[in-house]
Formats: sequence, C-alpha cells, structure tokens
Amino acid sequence: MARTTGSHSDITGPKVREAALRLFAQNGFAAVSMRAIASEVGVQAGALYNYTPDKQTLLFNLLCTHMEQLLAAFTDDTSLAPVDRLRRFVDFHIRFHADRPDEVFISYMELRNLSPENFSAVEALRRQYEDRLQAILQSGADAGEFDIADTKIATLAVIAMLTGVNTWFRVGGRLSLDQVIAQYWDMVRKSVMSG
Amino acid sequence: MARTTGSHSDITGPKVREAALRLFAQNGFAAVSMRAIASEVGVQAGALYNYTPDKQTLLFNLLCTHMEQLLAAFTDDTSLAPVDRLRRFVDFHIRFHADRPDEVFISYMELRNLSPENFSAVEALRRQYEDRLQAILQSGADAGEFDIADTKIATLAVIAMLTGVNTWFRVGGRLSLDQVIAQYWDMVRKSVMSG
DNA sequence: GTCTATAGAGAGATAGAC
DNA sequence: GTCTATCTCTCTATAGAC
Repeated sequence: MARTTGSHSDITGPKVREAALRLFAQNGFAAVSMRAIASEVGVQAGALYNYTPDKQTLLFNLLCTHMEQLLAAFTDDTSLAPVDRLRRFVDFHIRFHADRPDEVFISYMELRNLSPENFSAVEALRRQYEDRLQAILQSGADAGEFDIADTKIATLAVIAMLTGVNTWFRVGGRLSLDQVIAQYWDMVRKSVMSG
Repeated sequence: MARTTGSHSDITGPKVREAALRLFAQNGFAAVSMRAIASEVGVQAGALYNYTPDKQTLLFNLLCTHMEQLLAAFTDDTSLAPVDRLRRFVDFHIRFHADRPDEVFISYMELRNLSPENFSAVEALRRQYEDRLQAILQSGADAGEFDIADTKIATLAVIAMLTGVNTWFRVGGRLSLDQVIAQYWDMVRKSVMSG
C-alpha cells in the first residue's frame, strides 16, 4: 500500500519542475498558484518549498536549464562551408524547439516575470546562442558567399522566423517536420545568399 | 480649481484604456490589478467599472481594437505586380507595428488570458490579416514570379520574421527604421523569389 | 461619475506536528 | 519530506453615499 507521506525527494523534485513547466506554459506564470502546482504533483502546497525557495526561483531554474541545454546541444563545425553550417543550424533549431514547445513558450512569454538579476542571466545565455548564428552568417559574408547588409539584424530575423514554427506546428498536422524544415531552409538559404 | 469628483467620462474612458494598455504590456495582464490601473488614471478602483464591465472585457477591447485598426490600415492593390504588392506589405507591416509596440506586445502575449469566445474573435481577425499576405504570395506563385513550396507556411514565416522587429527595434538606436525595412525587404524578397 | 467601504475569494510563504 | 493550519496580504467586483 502506497504511503501518502514520507521521503520522495528524488521523484518529487522532477515532478515539481515538470508540473510547473506545463502549468506555466498553459496558463502563464502569474496565473498559476503554488497550490495548483502542488495539486498537479500530488502534494500539499507547503511541501513545494522543500524544492524551491520561492515561485520566482522555480521559474528562473526552468528558463536557465532550457537555455543551457540549448547551448549544450548545438555544436557548430567551423570546418564546414558557411552554407552547410547554416543548414545545420536551421535543422537543429527547428528540431530542438519543436521537441520542447513548453520550454520555448515560457522562455519567450515569462521573461518579464523574472527579477532583474535573473532576467540578465537568462538574456546572457540567449545572447550566446544568437552569437553562434551571427558567427556563421559573418563567415559567409566574409567569404562572399552571403549577401547580408547587417549580420546582427539577419541573425534576429532568421531566429524569429525559425522560432515562429512553434506557434503553429503540431505533430500529426498537414506537414511533417521534415517538410517544414525543408521549406524553411529553402527560404533562409535564399534570403542570405548572394545573387 | 480642478474638481476631484464629478463627470469626466469623455476623458476618463480613453485614459483607462491607455493606462491598461501600458501596464498590461509592461507587467502582464495577470500581474496588473484594477487598483494599479485606477492609480495610473487618477481615480479609485471602483470608478473603472463605469467604463468596463470587468477586467477581461478591458483586455478584449484593447486587442480587438488593435486588430481592427490593423485591418483597416492595410489596403492591398491587386493591380500591382506581386513583387510590388509584397514590398508594400513588408513596408506597411514593419511601420505599423513599430508605431504600436505595446499593442503588438499584448496581442501576442495575452491571447491566452482571453476567454474562449473572445480568443476566437481575435483569432479570426488575425487570420484575416494573414490571408491578405497569403493572397499576395499565391498570386506571385501562380504567376511564376515566386518560388514557394507552401504559401501558408511562407505567410507565417514572413510574418514571424517581420513582427520580430518589435522585440529589438528602438527609435534612436543604431539603425533607422528605413534601414531596417530595407534589409528586411531584401531578405523577404530573396526568400520567395524564383531562381 | 466618483468616492469610501467592504464582501468574499485566493494568493505566497511559514510553523510545527508527525 | 509531507502534512495541516494559518498569517498576512492582495485581488475583483459590488453597494450605497454624494
């Protein structure tokens, strides 16, 4: 017979983060109460404070972990031609984000609910990721293979376009992820290529 | 000497909407109290209910008004060549959105705080706007001037890219709006053009 | 039309028993 | 580690005076 009280730190901890992630993505950070998270996990509200000092830190850890996994998952290969490095980035970005819709959603929607210090930390990680794409675009521009007026703007334009996939793509929809990636790659490639 | 009580419906009404818009954009719908809005306007919380039946309707009216103004402001000209219609759309979209950062922000961030019926109404308006761009892309594809695998995806990709300008553009920054529009137009044009 | 006052619900976080 | 109970605060919305 299952206990209803006792030690469960190794399973409850992850469950708290999973429940918070899902509820924050669904209803928004401010609209989700600690009681709602606890209810999803199957504990009382007070028990959550064994796993996070407060609600703010819970959000910060979710966003930070997501950005760190993003940075860890993408490895550029500078020995490739710029166009191939760009193709790898596009493929990676769409796949990685399509796999984690909740993480991506709160990473864009809940930034303003971070304390100023926590916001700066997450922004720094995001900036690191953007810099990797900018380096690829700059290498192609330097080699004369790309025609880009301003690589920083092009970086932001491409990332906005690719991340937009998450607002509408659903597995089992009209198009497969491979088809989606193929079209986005075609558009991105043409948008930066020199005539 | 100014009265502190009395009739001010013609000035208080707009002030309520302006204050709500600014505060919702800054702090998020769920995080903004009716007291905070009232304080910004210079009245007590109870007085707000002369202008809106509730907080939800206040948000809905802001989003609805924005989408209706967007639809009213853009007029396509089907007598032009597809590439010129597209150029006009890109120019219009970036300018219109750059002028209304708060409206654009809440239109993307606060959709989930709408009631289901209100959400459907706003979504229908957004869909109308997307359809106008899709019609342009389709006309160019039909004429063989554009090379687009799927015009619906291309529509969403272009809009995501263009709307992304709002996340970083600031008047008085490194680049003028005209320079920004020039580069985005270059990228959009190339991304849909055939060989 | 605006005020003051308040009803009624729900929030984040903590204390102490087990 | 989890529970129950609770402190303290804030919220939306309404009622009735002016």
